[in-house]
Amino acid sequence: MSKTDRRIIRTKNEIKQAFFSLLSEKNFEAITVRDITERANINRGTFYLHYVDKYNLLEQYENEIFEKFNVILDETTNLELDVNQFLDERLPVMIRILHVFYEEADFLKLILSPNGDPFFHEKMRQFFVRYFNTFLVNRIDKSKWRFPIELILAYNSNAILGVITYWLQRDTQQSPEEIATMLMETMLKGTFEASGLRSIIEKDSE
Amino acid sequence: MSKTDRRIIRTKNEIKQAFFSLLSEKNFEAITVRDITERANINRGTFYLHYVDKYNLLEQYENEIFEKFNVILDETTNLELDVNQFLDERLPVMIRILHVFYEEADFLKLILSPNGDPFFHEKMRQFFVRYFNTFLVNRIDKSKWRFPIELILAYNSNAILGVITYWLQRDTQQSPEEIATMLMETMLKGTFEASGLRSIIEKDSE
DNA sequence: TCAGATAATGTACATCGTGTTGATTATTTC
DNA sequence: GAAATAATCAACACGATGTACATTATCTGA
Repeated sequence: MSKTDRRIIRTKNEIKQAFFSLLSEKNFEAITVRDITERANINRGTFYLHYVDKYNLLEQYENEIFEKFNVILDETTNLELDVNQFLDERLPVMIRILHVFYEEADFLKLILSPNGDPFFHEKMRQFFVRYFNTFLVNRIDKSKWRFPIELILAYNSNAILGVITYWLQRDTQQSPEEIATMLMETMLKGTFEASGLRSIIEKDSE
Repeated sequence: MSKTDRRIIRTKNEIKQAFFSLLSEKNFEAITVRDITERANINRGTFYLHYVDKYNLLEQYENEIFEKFNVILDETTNLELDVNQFLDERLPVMIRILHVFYEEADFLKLILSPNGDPFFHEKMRQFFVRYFNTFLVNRIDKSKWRFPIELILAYNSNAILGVITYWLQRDTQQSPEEIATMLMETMLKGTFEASGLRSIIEKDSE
């Protein structure tokens, strides 16, 4: 019904530009509302007409993006597929997830860096824990795992998010599909076999 | 020659106690010098006699601990051992590293959490990249890897640091040896084989 | 034990960012 | 073109910072 006032759209855009530009230069915590409004060429008071504080500003972008990830999990969680076909079943989901990272790379690159928000990083990691739970943990007998399942989840969720973060920092030199394949194979087969170096560790592995 | 004045030792101890206690309650960035000195029951001015600011305080603890890790790498880097015996060669090093985490758990638990210092986290991750480089990358022909080596390093360094961070958050319920074994095996063989679940993915893996 | 050294305190100050206010101006919508 | 409302401007109280200086308390070493 009511269209948003053009002035609001313009102001919010200026703020966004300024905020992102500052985030690429320094720590989120080191950025002040003053910094943002000066760079955006708006009055400081105007900022407070739209956001409670800088944390609220950050939160709005984060929620916006996090929604996209949750949609993917919700849509793919209850598919009853063959338990044995991990690659066939889960690779497409991973690819969809990586496409979101790719689309939102500008923001995610900044916010997942050390200059960004550690809590968003943690939230993202928890997302991958959920990802594993839906297709792995809930389907396999707990007693079958040799190591505590929490450690296995920590291992894999951090590995995945770490590769993605690195990929973003290097401005997505590979395609989402390449990254997804690398992730799934390394996860399933381990660093060496996935890289075709199995023979090197033969002596250790039997 | 000159012994440190007892007053200095006492004051620095009070500051340390207060600082750690605050870190377990809130974000490092949210902690003020006021907070610290009030909890430590010292004059605010006294703080500035010993530290430039709160960042300098943090830095001193970080460097102190980081030194311990570097010593391990320096001592174990140039050992010329059988390239094929990865487990036998590297497991003991990993165990030594994990013992440092274990000894310094109080601090590292806090500083590696989302409330802590993302830059220390990154520095720690780079340490594991170095760890891999010394015993893996430099010895194996680059062309043999199926995936970009940087991605493989990102994968493994984040996985390891992630497990350790989780382990610390849960107050080191396992021994350093158990964690080291879990890490090395998962790394070499992948999540499934390391956990004795190889059969589950047979259909995918050949 | 005592004198000299120095660490810690207390007080004050200028600076900066925050978040809020009320009055005024500029722009948009219908 | 009138009413609505977004943006501006100036001012304010508050709290944290980092520094300075005079004073007090404590430690060290002979």
